Amino acid sequence: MVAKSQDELERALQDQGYRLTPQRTLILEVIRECDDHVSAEQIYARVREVYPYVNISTVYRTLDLLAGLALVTKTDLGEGRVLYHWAEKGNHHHLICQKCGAVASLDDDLLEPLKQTLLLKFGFQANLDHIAIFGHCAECGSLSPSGHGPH
Amino acid sequence: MVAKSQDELERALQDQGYRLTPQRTLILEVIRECDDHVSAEQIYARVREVYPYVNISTVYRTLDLLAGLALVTKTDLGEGRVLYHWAEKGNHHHLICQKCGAVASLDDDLLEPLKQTLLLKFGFQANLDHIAIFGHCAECGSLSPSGHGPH
DNA sequence: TTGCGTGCAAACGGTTTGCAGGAAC
DNA sequence: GTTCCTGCAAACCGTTTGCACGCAA
Repeated sequence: MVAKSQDELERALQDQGYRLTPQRTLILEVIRECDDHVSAEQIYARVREVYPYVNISTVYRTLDLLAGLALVTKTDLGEGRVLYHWAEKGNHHHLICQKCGAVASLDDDLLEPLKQTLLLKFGFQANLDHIAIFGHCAECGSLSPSGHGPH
Repeated sequence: MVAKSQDELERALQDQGYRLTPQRTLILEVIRECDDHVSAEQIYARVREVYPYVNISTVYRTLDLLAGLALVTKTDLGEGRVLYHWAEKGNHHHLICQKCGAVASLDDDLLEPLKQTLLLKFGFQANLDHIAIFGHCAECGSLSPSGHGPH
Protein backbone atom coordinates (compact mmCIF):
# COMPACT_ATOMS: atom_id res chain seq x y z
CA MET A 1 0.00 0.00 0.00
CA VAL A 2 1.13 3.53 -0.70
CA ALA A 3 1.51 5.74 2.33
CA LYS A 4 -0.67 8.81 2.08
CA SER A 5 0.69 12.24 2.71
CA GLN A 6 -0.72 14.47 5.37
CA ASP A 7 -2.30 16.64 2.68
CA GLU A 8 -3.97 13.71 1.02
CA LEU A 9 -5.37 12.56 4.31
CA GLU A 10 -6.72 15.96 5.14
CA ARG A 11 -8.34 16.18 1.76
CA ALA A 12 -9.79 12.73 2.21
CA LEU A 13 -11.38 13.83 5.45
CA GLN A 14 -12.89 16.86 3.81
CA ASP A 15 -14.12 14.85 0.85
CA GLN A 16 -16.12 12.71 3.22
CA GLY A 17 -17.76 15.76 4.68
CA TYR A 18 -15.66 16.17 7.79
CA ARG A 19 -14.33 19.55 8.71
CA LEU A 20 -10.66 20.19 8.92
CA THR A 21 -9.74 21.75 12.22
CA PRO A 22 -6.31 22.48 13.67
CA GLN A 23 -7.00 19.87 16.34
CA ARG A 24 -7.73 17.17 13.83
CA THR A 25 -4.73 18.09 11.75
CA LEU A 26 -2.49 17.87 14.78
CA ILE A 27 -3.88 14.63 16.13
CA LEU A 28 -3.64 13.09 12.70
CA GLU A 29 -0.03 14.20 12.44
CA VAL A 30 0.94 12.97 15.88
CA ILE A 31 -0.51 9.51 15.54
CA ARG A 32 1.07 9.05 12.13
CA GLU A 33 4.48 9.86 13.58
CA CYS A 34 4.16 7.28 16.31
CA ASP A 35 5.80 4.02 15.39
CA ASP A 36 4.33 2.30 18.36
CA HIS A 37 0.92 1.87 19.82
CA VAL A 38 -0.06 4.88 21.81
CA SER A 39 -2.75 5.68 24.31
CA ALA A 40 -5.14 8.58 23.99
CA GLU A 41 -3.32 10.17 26.89
CA GLN A 42 0.01 9.99 25.09
CA ILE A 43 -1.42 11.52 21.96
CA TYR A 44 -3.00 14.20 24.09
CA ALA A 45 0.36 15.03 25.67
CA ARG A 46 2.13 15.19 22.33
CA VAL A 47 -0.52 17.39 20.80
CA ARG A 48 -0.42 19.75 23.74
CA GLU A 49 3.28 20.29 23.30
CA VAL A 50 2.43 22.07 20.08
CA TYR A 51 -0.98 23.46 20.86
CA PRO A 52 -1.87 23.48 24.54
CA TYR A 53 -5.52 24.34 24.17
CA VAL A 54 -6.68 20.94 23.03
CA ASN A 55 -8.99 18.94 25.21
CA ILE A 56 -8.73 15.24 25.92
CA SER A 57 -12.29 14.66 24.83
CA THR A 58 -11.44 16.05 21.42
CA VAL A 59 -8.66 13.51 21.21
CA TYR A 60 -11.07 10.70 21.97
CA ARG A 61 -13.61 11.99 19.52
CA THR A 62 -11.04 12.36 16.78
CA LEU A 63 -9.62 8.91 17.41
CA ASP A 64 -13.09 7.46 17.20
CA LEU A 65 -13.59 9.28 13.94
CA LEU A 66 -10.34 7.96 12.51
CA ALA A 67 -11.10 4.46 13.72
CA GLY A 68 -14.46 4.66 11.99
CA LEU A 69 -12.64 5.55 8.79
CA ALA A 70 -10.27 2.64 9.36
CA LEU A 71 -7.34 5.01 9.48
CA VAL A 72 -6.37 3.96 12.98
CA THR A 73 -6.94 0.69 14.78
CA LYS A 74 -7.91 0.38 18.39
CA THR A 75 -6.26 -2.31 20.44
CA ASP A 76 -7.24 -3.39 23.89
CA LEU A 77 -4.40 -5.29 25.48
CA GLY A 78 -6.40 -5.73 28.64
CA GLU A 79 -4.45 -3.22 30.63
CA GLY A 80 -7.33 -0.94 31.35
CA ARG A 81 -6.89 1.42 28.47
CA VAL A 82 -7.07 1.29 24.73
CA LEU A 83 -4.10 1.75 22.46
CA TYR A 84 -4.23 3.34 19.06
CA HIS A 85 -2.13 2.63 16.04
CA TRP A 86 -1.85 4.12 12.58
CA ALA A 87 -3.49 1.54 10.36
CA GLU A 88 -1.22 1.93 7.33
CA LYS A 89 1.69 0.62 9.36
CA GLY A 90 0.15 -2.81 8.98
CA ASN A 91 -0.73 -5.57 11.32
CA HIS A 92 1.53 -6.93 13.91
CA HIS A 93 1.17 -8.81 17.08
CA HIS A 94 2.74 -8.90 20.45
CA LEU A 95 4.30 -11.45 22.70
CA ILE A 96 4.17 -9.95 26.13
CA CYS A 97 6.17 -11.40 28.99
CA GLN A 98 4.13 -11.37 32.16
CA LYS A 99 7.26 -11.44 34.24
CA CYS A 100 9.69 -8.91 32.82
CA GLY A 101 7.25 -7.01 30.65
CA ALA A 102 9.24 -7.44 27.47
CA VAL A 103 7.23 -7.02 24.30
CA ALA A 104 8.25 -8.85 21.17
CA SER A 105 6.70 -8.50 17.77
CA LEU A 106 5.20 -11.38 15.93
CA ASP A 107 4.73 -11.72 12.25
CA ASP A 108 1.35 -11.86 10.64
CA ASP A 109 1.74 -15.19 8.93
CA LEU A 110 2.32 -17.12 12.12
CA LEU A 111 -1.31 -16.59 12.90
CA GLU A 112 -2.43 -17.51 9.43
CA PRO A 113 -2.87 -21.24 10.17
CA LEU A 114 -5.10 -20.47 13.13
CA LYS A 115 -7.09 -18.04 11.04
CA GLN A 116 -7.61 -20.69 8.39
CA THR A 117 -8.62 -23.28 10.94
CA LEU A 118 -11.24 -21.00 12.42
CA LEU A 119 -12.59 -20.17 9.00
CA LEU A 120 -12.81 -23.78 7.89
CA LYS A 121 -14.14 -25.24 11.10
CA PHE A 122 -16.52 -22.51 12.19
CA GLY A 123 -16.86 -20.16 9.26
CA PHE A 124 -15.53 -17.58 11.68
CA GLN A 125 -13.65 -14.70 10.09
CA ALA A 126 -11.13 -13.87 12.76
CA ASN A 127 -10.05 -10.30 12.99
CA LEU A 128 -6.45 -10.73 14.02
CA ASP A 129 -5.33 -7.24 13.20
CA HIS A 130 -3.86 -6.87 16.60
CA ILE A 131 -3.40 -9.71 18.97
CA ALA A 132 -1.60 -9.78 22.25
CA ILE A 133 -0.36 -13.07 23.57
CA PHE A 134 0.74 -13.19 27.16
CA GLY A 135 3.17 -15.65 28.64
CA HIS A 136 6.80 -15.98 29.61
CA CYS A 137 9.67 -15.05 27.37
CA ALA A 138 12.62 -17.36 26.82
CA GLU A 139 14.65 -15.88 29.67
CA CYS A 140 11.96 -15.67 32.28
CA GLY A 141 10.45 -19.01 31.31
CA SER A 142 13.65 -20.94 31.89
CA LEU A 143 14.24 -19.32 35.25
CA SER A 144 11.07 -20.35 37.00
CA PRO A 145 9.59 -23.68 36.03
CA SER A 146 7.18 -23.58 38.95
CA GLY A 147 3.66 -22.36 38.99
CA HIS A 148 1.48 -20.15 41.06
CA GLY A 149 1.62 -19.31 44.72
CA PRO A 150 0.10 -16.85 47.10
CA HIS A 151 1.18 -13.42 46.00
CA MET B 1 -8.22 -33.41 37.58
CA VAL B 2 -10.41 -34.23 40.53
CA ALA B 3 -12.89 -31.56 41.50
CA LYS B 4 -12.41 -30.42 45.05
CA SER B 5 -15.32 -30.20 47.42
CA GLN B 6 -16.25 -26.97 49.09
CA ASP B 7 -14.90 -28.34 52.36
CA GLU B 8 -11.57 -29.25 50.88
CA LEU B 9 -11.23 -25.83 49.36
CA GLU B 10 -12.02 -24.12 52.60
CA ARG B 11 -9.48 -26.24 54.40
CA ALA B 12 -6.93 -25.49 51.72
CA LEU B 13 -7.46 -21.79 52.28
CA GLN B 14 -6.95 -22.18 55.98
CA ASP B 15 -3.90 -24.36 55.53
CA GLN B 16 -2.29 -21.55 53.62
CA GLY B 17 -2.92 -19.17 56.45
CA TYR B 18 -6.01 -17.46 55.15
CA ARG B 19 -8.96 -16.96 57.41
CA LEU B 20 -12.27 -18.48 56.62
CA THR B 21 -15.01 -15.90 56.67
CA PRO B 22 -18.65 -16.22 55.68
CA GLN B 23 -17.97 -13.82 52.83
CA ARG B 24 -15.18 -15.93 51.43
CA THR B 25 -17.20 -19.11 51.80
CA LEU B 26 -20.07 -17.58 49.92
CA ILE B 27 -18.03 -16.07 47.14
CA LEU B 28 -16.18 -19.33 46.72
CA GLU B 29 -19.46 -21.18 46.50
CA VAL B 30 -21.03 -18.79 44.05
CA ILE B 31 -18.18 -18.72 41.58
CA ARG B 32 -17.89 -22.51 41.64
CA GLU B 33 -21.54 -22.81 40.72
CA CYS B 34 -21.18 -20.53 37.74
CA ASP B 35 -20.65 -22.46 34.56
CA ASP B 36 -19.87 -19.34 32.67
CA HIS B 37 -17.52 -16.48 33.05
CA VAL B 38 -18.91 -13.96 35.45
CA SER B 39 -18.11 -10.42 36.37
CA ALA B 40 -17.38 -9.24 39.87
CA GLU B 41 -20.69 -7.44 39.77
CA GLN B 42 -22.56 -10.64 38.96
CA ILE B 43 -20.90 -12.51 41.76
CA TYR B 44 -21.68 -9.62 44.06
CA ALA B 45 -25.35 -9.79 43.12
CA ARG B 46 -25.55 -13.54 43.66
CA VAL B 47 -23.81 -13.37 47.01
CA ARG B 48 -26.10 -10.64 48.18
CA GLU B 49 -29.14 -12.76 47.47
CA VAL B 50 -28.00 -14.94 50.32
CA TYR B 51 -26.19 -12.50 52.52
CA PRO B 52 -26.94 -8.87 51.74
CA TYR B 53 -24.27 -7.33 53.90
CA VAL B 54 -21.35 -8.09 51.64
CA ASN B 55 -19.47 -5.29 50.02
CA ILE B 56 -18.30 -5.15 46.44
CA SER B 57 -14.75 -4.44 47.52
CA THR B 58 -14.72 -7.67 49.47
CA VAL B 59 -15.70 -9.47 46.31
CA TYR B 60 -12.82 -7.92 44.44
CA ARG B 61 -10.38 -8.69 47.22
CA THR B 62 -11.53 -12.27 47.46
CA LEU B 63 -11.35 -12.76 43.72
CA ASP B 64 -7.83 -11.41 43.72
CA LEU B 65 -6.96 -13.82 46.48
CA LEU B 66 -8.41 -16.77 44.60
CA ALA B 67 -6.70 -15.70 41.42
CA GLY B 68 -3.41 -15.57 43.29
CA LEU B 69 -4.00 -19.14 44.40
CA ALA B 70 -4.82 -20.09 40.80
CA LEU B 71 -8.30 -21.15 41.85
CA VAL B 72 -9.94 -18.69 39.53
CA THR B 73 -8.73 -17.16 36.32
CA LYS B 74 -9.23 -13.59 35.29
CA THR B 75 -10.14 -12.86 31.70
CA ASP B 76 -10.22 -9.50 30.07
CA LEU B 77 -12.27 -9.66 26.92
CA GLY B 78 -11.72 -5.99 26.29
CA GLU B 79 -15.19 -4.94 27.24
CA GLY B 80 -14.21 -2.69 30.09
CA ARG B 81 -14.51 -5.20 32.85
CA VAL B 82 -12.82 -8.40 33.90
CA LEU B 83 -14.53 -11.77 33.93
CA TYR B 84 -13.78 -14.50 36.42
CA HIS B 85 -13.96 -18.20 35.94
CA TRP B 86 -13.49 -21.18 38.20
CA ALA B 87 -10.14 -22.59 37.18
CA GLU B 88 -10.94 -26.29 37.62
CA LYS B 89 -13.46 -26.05 34.83
CA GLY B 90 -10.51 -25.97 32.48
CA ASN B 91 -9.37 -23.69 29.74
CA HIS B 92 -11.50 -22.61 26.93
CA HIS B 93 -11.51 -19.82 24.50
CA HIS B 94 -13.93 -17.54 22.85
CA LEU B 95 -14.87 -16.57 19.38
CA ILE B 96 -16.67 -13.30 19.71
CA CYS B 97 -18.67 -11.84 16.88
CA GLN B 98 -18.14 -8.11 16.66
CA LYS B 99 -21.41 -7.71 14.86
CA CYS B 100 -24.04 -9.74 16.68
CA GLY B 101 -22.11 -10.32 19.89
CA ALA B 102 -22.44 -14.08 19.77
CA VAL B 103 -19.85 -15.93 21.80
CA ALA B 104 -18.74 -19.38 20.76
CA SER B 105 -16.42 -21.65 22.65
CA LEU B 106 -13.24 -22.96 21.19
CA ASP B 107 -11.39 -26.03 22.19
CA ASP B 108 -7.98 -25.93 23.76
CA ASP B 109 -6.19 -28.02 21.21
CA LEU B 110 -6.95 -25.71 18.31
CA LEU B 111 -4.48 -23.31 19.83
CA GLU B 112 -1.91 -26.00 20.47
CA PRO B 113 -0.15 -25.61 17.11
CA LEU B 114 0.30 -21.89 17.67
CA LYS B 115 1.56 -22.54 21.16
CA GLN B 116 4.13 -24.98 19.82
CA THR B 117 5.23 -22.59 17.11
CA LEU B 118 5.83 -19.82 19.60
CA LEU B 119 7.76 -22.12 21.86
CA LEU B 120 9.97 -23.45 19.09
CA LYS B 121 10.58 -20.20 17.30
CA PHE B 122 10.91 -17.83 20.22
CA GLY B 123 11.16 -19.96 23.33
CA PHE B 124 8.04 -18.12 24.37
CA GLN B 125 5.76 -20.01 26.71
CA ALA B 126 2.37 -18.68 25.75
CA ASN B 127 -0.22 -18.53 28.45
CA LEU B 128 -3.32 -19.30 26.48
CA ASP B 129 -5.55 -20.11 29.42
CA HIS B 130 -8.14 -17.76 28.15
CA ILE B 131 -8.02 -16.17 24.79
CA ALA B 132 -10.62 -14.10 23.09
CA ILE B 133 -10.63 -13.89 19.36
CA PHE B 134 -12.77 -11.23 17.76
CA GLY B 135 -14.16 -11.31 14.29
CA HIS B 136 -17.33 -12.13 12.43
CA CYS B 137 -19.31 -15.29 12.90
CA ALA B 138 -20.47 -17.39 9.99
CA GLU B 139 -23.81 -15.63 9.71
CA CYS B 140 -22.67 -12.06 10.07
CA GLY B 141 -19.60 -12.61 7.96
CA SER B 142 -21.51 -13.82 4.94
CA LEU B 143 -24.00 -10.98 5.12
CA SER B 144 -21.69 -8.02 4.83
CA PRO B 145 -18.55 -8.45 2.80
CA SER B 146 -17.91 -4.72 2.88
CA GLY B 147 -15.73 -2.79 5.25
CA HIS B 148 -15.74 0.33 7.28
CA GLY B 149 -17.49 3.60 6.78
CA PRO B 150 -18.23 6.69 8.80
CA HIS B 151 -20.54 5.61 11.56
C1' DT C 1 -25.27 31.72 7.92
C1' DT C 2 -25.48 26.98 9.09
C1' DG C 3 -24.35 23.35 11.83
C1' DC C 4 -20.30 20.70 12.92
C1' DG C 5 -16.56 20.50 16.19
C1' DT C 6 -14.72 22.11 20.35
C1' DG C 7 -13.70 23.16 25.38
C1' DC C 8 -15.42 22.69 29.68
C1' DA C 9 -17.11 20.32 33.44
C1' DA C 10 -19.47 16.85 35.17
C1' DA C 11 -20.78 12.10 35.04
C1' DC C 12 -19.80 7.51 34.23
C1' DG C 13 -18.49 2.50 35.41
C1' DG C 14 -15.38 -0.70 36.98
C1' DT C 15 -11.95 -1.06 40.29
C1' DT C 16 -8.87 0.24 44.18
C1' DT C 17 -7.64 2.21 48.56
C1' DG C 18 -7.36 4.21 53.55
C1' DC C 19 -9.21 3.68 57.57
C1' DA C 20 -11.40 2.14 61.75
C1' DG C 21 -14.05 -1.32 63.72
C1' DG C 22 -15.01 -6.28 64.13
C1' DA C 23 -14.42 -11.05 63.55
C1' DA C 24 -11.29 -15.34 63.04
C1' DC C 25 -7.80 -17.53 65.02
C1' DG D 1 -5.04 -10.72 72.43
C1' DT D 2 -3.37 -10.30 67.65
C1' DT D 3 -3.88 -10.00 63.23
C1' DC D 4 -6.40 -10.37 59.31
C1' DC D 5 -10.60 -9.20 56.99
C1' DT D 6 -14.41 -6.37 56.28
C1' DG D 7 -17.62 -2.39 55.35
C1' DC D 8 -17.77 2.14 54.22
C1' DA D 9 -16.79 6.00 51.64
C1' DA D 10 -14.01 8.25 48.86
C1' DA D 11 -10.68 8.22 45.32
C1' DC D 12 -9.11 6.56 41.14
C1' DC D 13 -8.51 6.28 36.02
C1' DG D 14 -9.80 6.00 31.41
C1' DT D 15 -13.56 7.31 28.87
C1' DT D 16 -18.05 9.49 27.63
C1' DT D 17 -21.58 13.01 27.53
C1' DG D 18 -24.48 17.49 27.67
C1' DC D 19 -24.19 21.91 26.72
C1' DA D 20 -23.18 26.40 24.92
C1' DC D 21 -19.96 28.77 22.23
C1' DG D 22 -17.08 29.44 18.13
C1' DC D 23 -15.12 28.40 13.94
C1' DA D 24 -14.98 25.83 9.19
C1' DA D 25 -17.47 25.64 5.26
